[in-house]
Amino acid sequence: MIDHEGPTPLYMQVADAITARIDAGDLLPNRPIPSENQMVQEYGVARGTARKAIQLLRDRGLVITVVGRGTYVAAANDGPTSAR
Amino acid sequence: MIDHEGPTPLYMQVADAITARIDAGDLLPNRPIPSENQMVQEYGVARGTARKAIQLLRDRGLVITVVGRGTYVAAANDGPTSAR
DNA sequence: TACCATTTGTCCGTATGTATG
DNA sequence: CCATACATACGGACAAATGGT
Repeated sequence: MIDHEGPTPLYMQVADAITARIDAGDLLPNRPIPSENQMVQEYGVARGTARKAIQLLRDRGLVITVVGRGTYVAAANDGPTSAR
Repeated sequence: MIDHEGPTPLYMQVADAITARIDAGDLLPNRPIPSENQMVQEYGVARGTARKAIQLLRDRGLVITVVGRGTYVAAANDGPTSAR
């Protein structure tokens, strides 16, 4: 899954992996994505790397974060450029 | 009613549910809202979560609490910005 | 008087998750 | 990595207030 030796930054690889799971319907809207600690376990990266990946997903508008609760897949039309 | 897996904090969902019942006229002014223990039963949350929801309703000026008696829907003009 | 049931108030601890240094 | 802080959520235990028997 994650290539620790390749040129692509780890946090991008993790973000892309989560994005793929969202696109595949493995992670559903309004449902939690793996926590920071779970990403550390599952992808073998540092917590800071997991946080960077989540930050990237936030910037893409794919997820939302609620302090004290977790990070969730954004609802259907929560994209930055909402269609109308 | 309450989405235990969603991103919205449970105490907010409970507060919104009670607010909806007040707006719908299901809970009338000067009449009690469900007790903390009833909320625990009806919504499947912890008592601390029910208390936080009630605290939120108090902050909104929608209800008033009497120790040993219960929490009641605020009378008509008991809003935070009372007219005149 | 004394009891009792109900309800709110307050404290304890545990767990999880994010935010920050 | 680690520690700290904050927010959410759960569970238990006991006190205080209220109203009725």
